Amino acid sequence: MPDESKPDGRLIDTRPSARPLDERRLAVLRAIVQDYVGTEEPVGSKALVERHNLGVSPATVRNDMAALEEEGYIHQPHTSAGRIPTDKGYRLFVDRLAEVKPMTAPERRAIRHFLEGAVDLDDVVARTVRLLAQLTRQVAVVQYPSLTRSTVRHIELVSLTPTKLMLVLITNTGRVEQRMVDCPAPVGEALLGDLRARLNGMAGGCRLPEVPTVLEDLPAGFDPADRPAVSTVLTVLFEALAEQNEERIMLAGTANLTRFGHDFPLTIRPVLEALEEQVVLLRLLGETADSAMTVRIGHEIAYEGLNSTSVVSVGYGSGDQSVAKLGVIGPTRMDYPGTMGAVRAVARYVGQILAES
Amino acid sequence: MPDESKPDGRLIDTRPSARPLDERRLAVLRAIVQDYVGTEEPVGSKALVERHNLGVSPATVRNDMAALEEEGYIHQPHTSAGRIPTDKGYRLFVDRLAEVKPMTAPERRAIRHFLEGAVDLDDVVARTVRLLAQLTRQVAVVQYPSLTRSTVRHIELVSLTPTKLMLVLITNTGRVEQRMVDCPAPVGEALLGDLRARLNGMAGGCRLPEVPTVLEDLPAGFDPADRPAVSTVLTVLFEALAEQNEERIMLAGTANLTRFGHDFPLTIRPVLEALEEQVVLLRLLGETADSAMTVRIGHEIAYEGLNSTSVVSVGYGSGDQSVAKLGVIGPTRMDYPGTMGAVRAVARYVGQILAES
DNA sequence: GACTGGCACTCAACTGGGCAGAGTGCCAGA
DNA sequence: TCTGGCACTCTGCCCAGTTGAGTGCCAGTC
Repeated sequence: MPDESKPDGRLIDTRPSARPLDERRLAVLRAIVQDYVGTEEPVGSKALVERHNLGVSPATVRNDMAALEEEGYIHQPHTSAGRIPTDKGYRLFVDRLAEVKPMTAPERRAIRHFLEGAVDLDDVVARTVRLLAQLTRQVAVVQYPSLTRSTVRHIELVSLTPTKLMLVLITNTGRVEQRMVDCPAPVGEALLGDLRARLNGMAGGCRLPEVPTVLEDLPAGFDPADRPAVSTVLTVLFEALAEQNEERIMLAGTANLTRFGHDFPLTIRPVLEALEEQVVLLRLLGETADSAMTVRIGHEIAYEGLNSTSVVSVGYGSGDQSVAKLGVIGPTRMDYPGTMGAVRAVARYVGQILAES
Repeated sequence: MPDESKPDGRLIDTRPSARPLDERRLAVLRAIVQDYVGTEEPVGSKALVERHNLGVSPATVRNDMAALEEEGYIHQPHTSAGRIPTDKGYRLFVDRLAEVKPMTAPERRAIRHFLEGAVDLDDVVARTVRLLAQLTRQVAVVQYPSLTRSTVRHIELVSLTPTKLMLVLITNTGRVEQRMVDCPAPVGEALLGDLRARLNGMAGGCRLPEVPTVLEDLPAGFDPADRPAVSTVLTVLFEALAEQNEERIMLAGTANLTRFGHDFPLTIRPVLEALEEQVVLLRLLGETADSAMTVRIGHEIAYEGLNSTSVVSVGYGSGDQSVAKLGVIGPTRMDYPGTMGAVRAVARYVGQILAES
């Protein structure tokens, strides 16, 4: 019927979806995201026009909103409510509409100062994670500098009983791994000293993943009677190197989960459960690109319990190499520019601190 | 007026509060605690009589309740509501009305089996804390075996640079502490070996707190030129021994906080905050009596954020000595007998596992 | 063709009254 | 000392009516 009323009978497709997203629509989306993050409430056309000078009337904004909704960037909880960004909307916001908000100079000084007070590796990690939680007011996760990228600083062998040794591996990042070794035959002090010296001579300074290759032929250099013991020690050492699971992480800011939303126990429970699963968190951080900052939003996260959260993560490292990851977990409705700024800044300064020590 | 009606005119004080708590009143309190823990709702006189055969009518129970309320063991959220136990009521319940509920044989087997799968100390602690959280469905806390009660198994010195050493302390509980030592003068391999041998000879097997006394005179036995370096090493070693703060704890079951109550964010927030403060948790466990089980209820807990929770804790250890504490934190409205049973059982089996390894 | 003002419509959220039910305290009587 | 009965108090729930924010659509203007 409306079609008939057109004099020329031509069907004019005025559905907004038929047009590409133009500048103003993006501006509307940006404004929606900003307002929603601030107020936590669905944002309507009128309020939007009042708070941002978009230069158009609410009615126009409404048309734009209808278009954005059709494209799946925003959605309405119910008719006659304002709009809420979807995961897709946040994605567009992060990719094209937002800029990482740099920390102010005083903030940067404070970060640096706080991290410089650390006395050892544990303390660095502990301070980092607390700082990040405090800056972003969200849940922070920091992975301990991984063994993979580290180098061997020292390998120590300690005889506990004649057939029982303790193997201690010290890396350049200050991390210490210890393992018990049950030898098939008693190991004398002479052999122990010899083995210790050769291990350090050959593997000292090596990247951890290269160590097995470097030490492969070590048993051949020993008296045949001693070889079983040497092999056992090597086996344990290689195990320790390979054991990626041992990667530890530290958490802080779980109390910030209480700021999550209204529908409480339902949202928070799966998140708390996820946070207890080191495996989940490690995988989460593991998916982070090495150098660039990674933002995963809502359903982009593989783990179901975190589908109503977003994760901002980035690698950090001493020097130019990234040795581990850190990040924050918060509601999808988070301040992305600010969070990204804080994450980036903290990662940078931790890297510096590690490089110095 | 009622007084006048008595023929002899004697004033008979019939206020319930004037009488000591007799058997039935205690039974009523016990029933109230049990019902409230089960239902989470104020319990009334009628329901109480129906569910427990107290052998009296609701009206009688009401009188008893009035007495209990006057004594401060229970209270009413509002007129015309049932009663809720107070902290004082729970205290009486725990002290006089409840018995620790022992684990069943299959449960004990399962606990033992689960803990036996652990591969090292970290794993023992991790398994313990998870197990405890799962059994009690509350937040579990386990303190790492403390240095204080442990003995020295081995002290290792590693030369990193001529003036930089790494000191590694290994205890009989399998714990490893490392410290960097900056020496005032270069330390040769000969001195290092000598020092290492003497340290182990003199301190090996000692209780950690006794080590400073034992090693006090060590520098005197060395060449005067070497004494500064030896002293430095000792200083660092003693620091490491003294550093109680370094006591670590492990947490699990925070997701169980979601089962806390109705008035959510308000209750849970301070608890989450407290759980992040290792200091608070350590002090909490520190107040536990060494061997006996300790139950602290609501306001008995010094830390304000935990005033709506109860803490059940106990020491555990290898052999007969307690080396650390463990416990659970839950709402004051918890199943005390069951929780205490689980805590006791887990502590016992961890002790056994540690003694064996 | 793009924007705007106006209009009818929808729906969540709030309000107030009325009702049911659980629970109490008190009292007189067994 | 206990019990049954009674009047009373509250909370929780349901229901209907109202408000207000927000929408979609349309006709008109630049």
